[in-house]
Amino acid sequence: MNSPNEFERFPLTGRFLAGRARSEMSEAERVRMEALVTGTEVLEHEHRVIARGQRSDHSTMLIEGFMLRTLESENRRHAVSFHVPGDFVDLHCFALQRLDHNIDCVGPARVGYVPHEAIVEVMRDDPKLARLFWFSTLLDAALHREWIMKLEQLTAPRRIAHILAEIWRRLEMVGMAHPDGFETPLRQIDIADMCGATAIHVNRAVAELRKSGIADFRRGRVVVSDRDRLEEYGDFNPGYLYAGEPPIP
Amino acid sequence: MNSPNEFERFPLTGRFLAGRARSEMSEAERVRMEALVTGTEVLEHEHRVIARGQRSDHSTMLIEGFMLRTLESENRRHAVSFHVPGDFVDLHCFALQRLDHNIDCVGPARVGYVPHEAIVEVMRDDPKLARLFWFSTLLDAALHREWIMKLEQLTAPRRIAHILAEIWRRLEMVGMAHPDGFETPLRQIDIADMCGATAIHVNRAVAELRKSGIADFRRGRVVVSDRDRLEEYGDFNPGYLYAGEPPIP
DNA sequence: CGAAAATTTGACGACTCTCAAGTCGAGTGG
DNA sequence: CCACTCGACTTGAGAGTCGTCAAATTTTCG
Repeated sequence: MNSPNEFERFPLTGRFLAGRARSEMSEAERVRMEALVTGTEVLEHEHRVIARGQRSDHSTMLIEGFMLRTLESENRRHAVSFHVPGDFVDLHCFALQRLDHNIDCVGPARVGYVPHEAIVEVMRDDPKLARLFWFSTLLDAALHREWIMKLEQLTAPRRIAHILAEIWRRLEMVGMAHPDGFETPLRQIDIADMCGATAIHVNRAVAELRKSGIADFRRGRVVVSDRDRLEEYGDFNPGYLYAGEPPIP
Repeated sequence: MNSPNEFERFPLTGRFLAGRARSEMSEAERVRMEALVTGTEVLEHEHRVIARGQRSDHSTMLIEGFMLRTLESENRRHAVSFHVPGDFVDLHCFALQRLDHNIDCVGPARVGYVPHEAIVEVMRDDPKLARLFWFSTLLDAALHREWIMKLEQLTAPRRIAHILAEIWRRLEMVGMAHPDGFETPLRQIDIADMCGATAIHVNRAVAELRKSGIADFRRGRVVVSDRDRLEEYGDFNPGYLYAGEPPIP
């Protein structure tokens, strides 16, 4: 996280890249970034921000709330990643034109809209900021890669531990975590969609995490008494989050 | 694929985005792109093009051969994606600075190097080409997403069918497929690393595909008699490859 | 030809799925 | 205030996929 009042000074985009490359943004760039948002809106639970195949003339900054990036197969929904405040959730759609996935709210969310014309202008006359935008979309790819590895390697309870550890860290980067856990509107079903297991199996896994004292997940609130233990159990190595400046390994 | 002699006219970068957004590149942009490559090199089997955590002042265009994008966990190697000629394999490293993954050759490969200074120049004075570069990196993210879904949904033999179907299509886009299959240096162990299964289980799965007549995979050569059947068995829906212009759904 | 690498086979156990119930909790209407 | 309802969560039993260990066989290449 940058200066503690960063979010007061930039209430719309102050969390963008916080704890990551935000420190590379000049004051002028932060001001410009904040001005890119032409309007905000509050969306309700399960609102679909953008749907697969759709074209759009704007991208969406997540200001408050949680979102899932989803794909749909014949039988079920797959959440391929999740988003926390400060994420420029569908910036992809600027470069990709049509999206291959959906962005769905989990719980109510507040968003800001950035017209693509404004992004074109940034690309034309601020290559440095353009590069940061590019960076922020590649972050998603890095998260996907780590998740592919974890899917291949971890059992369901460990996958869940990994997910909780990641959410916690990411919320922390944008100043929204508690010392002993975090708040989230995610239900067990959402966790199931995220870790590719059935809700039934996730329930057993969550129960196991609770019983073994690793994490107490319940709707609205996650409480963890021993963070190291959670991260170790989920084999969580935060390098892939590109937090701060230290090198990755 | 674009015009059949595209690769003769641009022997270094003629396959870049072939079958996808290459048609949006003007003649001048194709010429400029070709000139970005300052040198080429032939790399041997298992050569590591770039390693996790490394910084680099150039990016690599894969001209001929196959590569895997890998992550390493305690026990094993995970291949999170693979690359075919025409892929700008570590362009990520331009925007990301330090990479979260490795790029490894499978079989010998010929590559071209593009200095990052040259990419900075492109970003400064050709926003359209810059956007195509951005697009090409987001393609990887889209492929990762599809793969996350397939990992969660398919059994090992079906995963393999999906992988074969994808490789085939991608080789076809760059004009390197046969009517009845394709050639590849991939071994069963590589397939295992790609689909997150053990080599032993992959072996049984490959045997099943062979026995059921869906695909005959052997080192160096994959032969498929009924492509529709392969793609249906692997639940392969090519929308995520962003081929051609038709909308995604 | 011989060694190393790649592929193949068999048996057993762990993880996760499916189907089928059953419980808990918040909000609603009487 | 209580009964009702709907969604979320929980529990149990049986079956399939896949991992592990241990070996044999085939292919590749010096």
